[in-house]
Amino acid sequence: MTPDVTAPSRTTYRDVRAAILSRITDGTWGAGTILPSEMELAEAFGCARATVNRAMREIEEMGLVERKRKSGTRVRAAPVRQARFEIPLVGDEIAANGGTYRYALVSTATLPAPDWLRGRMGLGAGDRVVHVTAMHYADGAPHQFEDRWINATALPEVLEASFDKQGPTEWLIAAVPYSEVEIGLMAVAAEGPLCDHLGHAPGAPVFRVERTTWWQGQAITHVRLNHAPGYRMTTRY
Amino acid sequence: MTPDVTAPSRTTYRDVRAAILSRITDGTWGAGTILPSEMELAEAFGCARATVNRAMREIEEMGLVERKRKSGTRVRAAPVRQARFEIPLVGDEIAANGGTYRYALVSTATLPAPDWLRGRMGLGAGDRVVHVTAMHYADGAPHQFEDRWINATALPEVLEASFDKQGPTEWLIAAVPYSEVEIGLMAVAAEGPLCDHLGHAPGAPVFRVERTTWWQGQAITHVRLNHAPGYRMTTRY
DNA sequence: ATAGATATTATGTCTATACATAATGAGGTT
DNA sequence: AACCTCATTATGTATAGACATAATATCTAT
Repeated sequence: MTPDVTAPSRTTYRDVRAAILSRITDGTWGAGTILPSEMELAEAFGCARATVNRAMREIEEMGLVERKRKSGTRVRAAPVRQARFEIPLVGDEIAANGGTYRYALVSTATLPAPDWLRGRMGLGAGDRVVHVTAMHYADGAPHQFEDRWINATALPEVLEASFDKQGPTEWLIAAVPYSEVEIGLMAVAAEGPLCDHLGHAPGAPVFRVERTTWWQGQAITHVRLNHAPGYRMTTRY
Repeated sequence: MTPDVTAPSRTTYRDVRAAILSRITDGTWGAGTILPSEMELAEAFGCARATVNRAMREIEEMGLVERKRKSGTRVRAAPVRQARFEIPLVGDEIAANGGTYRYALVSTATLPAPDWLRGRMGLGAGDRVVHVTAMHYADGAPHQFEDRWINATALPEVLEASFDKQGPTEWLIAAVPYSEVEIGLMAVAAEGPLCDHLGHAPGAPVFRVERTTWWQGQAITHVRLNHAPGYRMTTRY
């Protein structure tokens, strides 16, 4: 009985966040404005200060406001916008877009680390590495050429590994716990095996993701993920 | 008096976060492991559940664990790693690296929106746009070639604006409140004015950031930020 | 055995209160 | 004016308790 007409649910931090956000995006609280204090907002919204706090903290995370003790919360003049890109496994990425994924090993070799790699990974003169190249296809078409180096001194198991069926990324995920990572994005000119495998003309622009991974201070692997022509990395917010 | 030797400060969510994190990164809690419940951890760490909750929420944010009601918190098998790149104003970026920034307007024009842009920005047949191109220099050397289109129908003030001294980005920040954004990263071949201004050979790989901005559902601006050879966007975590 | 109802569990969130801490500003002293 | 001290203020964080909600496990009737 007595069906509640008004749905008396409490104010959530999402409500507060949305309310504050819309006041910022519609210009009511323009750049430089100092927002009311958490206490005032809590009273205005009829909720606890902790609720307002969480809402404001998340808006700060987004880069829209700056918070400082005693001074309060001010709307940023220049949005230090941060773009967040998800970097999933190639296979997952392709499957998520409804494509069929295929993996093919191109080559493997064990050799002393070349100079440029020693610098990048901080390896010693005697360190040996495993070099793996492989292709990732989406719906039969070339999608990504993977060019990976794995530190065999830090990870001797890699010498036993075969990358016939399973890509080195998957193998590494299983072999090494979570680690520190450096990611670089760049445009380079196509050359060498890259052209053959991805169908780039020599010198054509290639979108490359470079990633170096450390575990407990030791470099584990360095990879260059070269993408087929037309690849874009996008995000929206 | 009585200098406290033990500094009996309470366990913070940072402590808890660090403790959990290190157990994950050192492999104690490997991929697939289900962590103890918040209650159990709270007891173990001698703190309130809310403290553990915040720590775990942040670790989830980082993409290391997955949380589900009733099931609990499990360490992710494949790290859906998300790379976060800060995208500051060019001037700020250059200044932050200790360089000297210089801006130079290249051209401005008002014209009907070309077809490709109408599609991208969702403009009508009659809509006019302002096209601005400009250069950004770091220590005298070309750094970025900006190629921007601004919706003059949605933002008629742009017709009066001069971009002699101030870049269009700065002008837009002042003119438009916070907005919805789509960012795309790609590698393209250098052509046209780009080569002249950035010193790229025709066909050379260019790292381009494309950004489209909406405000209240209306497309405001579309910009292509073309970078000088050798540019890398990097992040580490 | 199978389907549906019910209990259980872990996370999700809100509240009220308390104290910590950084930053600012006011007063007073030199 | 320059410098110190101290009060004030807004945010930062911890806590105990409560209820909400999603997902799973279990129990029951068919």
